[in-house]
Amino acid sequence: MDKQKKITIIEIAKLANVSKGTVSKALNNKPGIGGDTRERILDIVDKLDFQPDSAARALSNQKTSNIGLVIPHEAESSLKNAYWADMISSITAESAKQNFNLMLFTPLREGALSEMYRDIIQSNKVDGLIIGSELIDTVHLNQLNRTSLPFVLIGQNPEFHHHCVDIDNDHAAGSMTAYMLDRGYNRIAYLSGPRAYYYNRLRINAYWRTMQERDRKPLLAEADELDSESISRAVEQLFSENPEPEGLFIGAGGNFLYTVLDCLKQKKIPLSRLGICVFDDYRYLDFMEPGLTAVRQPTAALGKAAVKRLIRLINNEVVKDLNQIYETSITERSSCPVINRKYKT
Amino acid sequence: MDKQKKITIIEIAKLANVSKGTVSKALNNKPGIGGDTRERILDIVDKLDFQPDSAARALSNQKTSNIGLVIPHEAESSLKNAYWADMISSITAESAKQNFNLMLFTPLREGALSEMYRDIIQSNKVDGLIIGSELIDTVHLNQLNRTSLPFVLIGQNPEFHHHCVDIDNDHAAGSMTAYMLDRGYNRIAYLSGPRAYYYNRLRINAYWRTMQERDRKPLLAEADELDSESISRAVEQLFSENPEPEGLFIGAGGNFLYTVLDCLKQKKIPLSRLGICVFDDYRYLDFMEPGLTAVRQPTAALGKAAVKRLIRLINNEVVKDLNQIYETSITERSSCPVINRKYKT
DNA sequence: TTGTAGGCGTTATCAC
DNA sequence: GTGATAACGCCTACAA
Repeated sequence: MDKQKKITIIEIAKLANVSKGTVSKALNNKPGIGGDTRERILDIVDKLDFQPDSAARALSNQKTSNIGLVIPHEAESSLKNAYWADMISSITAESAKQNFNLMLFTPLREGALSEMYRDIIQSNKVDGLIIGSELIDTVHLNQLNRTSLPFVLIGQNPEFHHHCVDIDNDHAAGSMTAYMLDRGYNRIAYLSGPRAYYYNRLRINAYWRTMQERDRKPLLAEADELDSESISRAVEQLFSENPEPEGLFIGAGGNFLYTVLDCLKQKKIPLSRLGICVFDDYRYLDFMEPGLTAVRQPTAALGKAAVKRLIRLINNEVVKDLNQIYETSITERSSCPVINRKYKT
Repeated sequence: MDKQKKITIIEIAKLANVSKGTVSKALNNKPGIGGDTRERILDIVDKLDFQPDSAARALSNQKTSNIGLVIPHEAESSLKNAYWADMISSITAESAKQNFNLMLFTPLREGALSEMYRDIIQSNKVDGLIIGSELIDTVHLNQLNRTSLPFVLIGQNPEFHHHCVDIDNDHAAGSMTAYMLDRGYNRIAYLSGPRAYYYNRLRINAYWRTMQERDRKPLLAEADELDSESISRAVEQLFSENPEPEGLFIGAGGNFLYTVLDCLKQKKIPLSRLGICVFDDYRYLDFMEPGLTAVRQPTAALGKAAVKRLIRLINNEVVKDLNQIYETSITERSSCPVINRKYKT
């Protein structure tokens, strides 16, 4: 009862009076085997609840049936973000659907990325990698590229062309800026996260361009880091402008947003004093006062697409177009009501 | 350059003028090898950036160095919950620290749990399992128990004693109820999620008992399912009471909370009309109006403990005490201010 | 201290 | 259509 000896294809072979080679064929739907023997074998397999050992299979096939998801920050800080929770959710579901196991990787310390990648690559833990590529990290991507390990990025890298899925950051930030302008806000400020994150650059550019196209003076503040000091410095800068901004476009969600809101609270700036829009749409925004109007990312679609693309690469199928770009939408809430102010330069 | 032939211990052996057995010893810090040869070997290993193939190692050792995390609902619905995001975050970090890889499992469809477990177990994908055990699922736990695969639950199972980490739900719900009573609320209602989730039973009991100990009449409503109809029916029931509840204790966070808040909004019940407390503390609660006072779970500690416990089980170390219970705390915000109402039966 | 050989469970390539 | 046999890369006795 207790010491249930492990079942192998050899046991199955004996019971079916065939050789293990034949069993293997039956198991893998390979040709070169009679329909009757196949059935007989599969019957026994079913009865004994047999499944081939994945390590043995991996060793023999040189394929693990694992795909890895790399979140290139310390788990503590970034996994907590609702964005990654959504992402993991869809990636997990899709890889299960495709009969791949999902492995989660995260560097032990910020800066231990090299070792992590080396480990993953050299020890053949996975058949391919999905990489959350927020930071511009050409070094490791090149390291990875010298390998034959297929990978797809979530988020683009400016200096490095590779398979990637991403949202259209330019259009997202541009259209939200236009949206605010259309609702009557003129002095719209953009509060950006660090430029080390490429998407922040794209968003800044789009904002800037849109403001200029509409003959408004851009009002930009950037936090150099993600800590609250840097962020509050940026907020400070924005609200020392004279006159004060009428609209505020907060360029990232999650903790960045929270920290910004904390700053505003500390500075006793009620959210209702300006029009506010945000990146990244989550349900809890419904319950803030006012509810925050937000750019909605199709996170689930991104995750799914990343898995599908990766698996095609793993199977050596040709995948045209390196980049797969998804459009965002705007979820309207009450934080950016229509106003009407004349703009005077 | 391109066809970089795979390095194996045999290459290393040749280069070091030793046999592969010796290389293996060096790699695994095994005794029976000279300090000089060991160094020579490790030097070469380092230089070539060599790492043993994990499949081969797994096959030979009968150990995968993987641990699995099972999230037993459809990933779509439950992974999105901030609770699981936190949990995954700490579990990922801790397993990386312990040199284990983390695999994420989730049933394809609700109800496909058996197949999932069978697959994981029979094909030896992992050395152990951490199982998010919210629903009472004795069937699969028994299935698992007949196996030698070690596992630890996150959350207790009433009919099944096994290694688990959990919060003290009884104390958590009881002390929050007492907290509300102490602040002057008498008619405190408890809004619970489905009893199929064991923690909901524990919380209900603690609430009920605390109310009775203080000579207050409990006012309980349960949602049978997690869909919005069930939840809104429960809310309905509570607010058809006469007189209306003075305090509302919402027994779960995440989507459950959101849905409840939606219902209140629809019924035009402003949150300020009653004292409100919630299970599960997240940063966004700061920004609701009013900020919601909440039970804080030590999620990170739970995840870490689960990993540590599992690894000890994997290593066949004795682990006394099946249950590892963590205390919760209360994060005070403004949704449950002190009032003072006489209680008349 | 070191080398050799056999095994881990599977798949693939041959003969038959 | 089927059955041996050799990989796959590593570990571990045991022998030298």
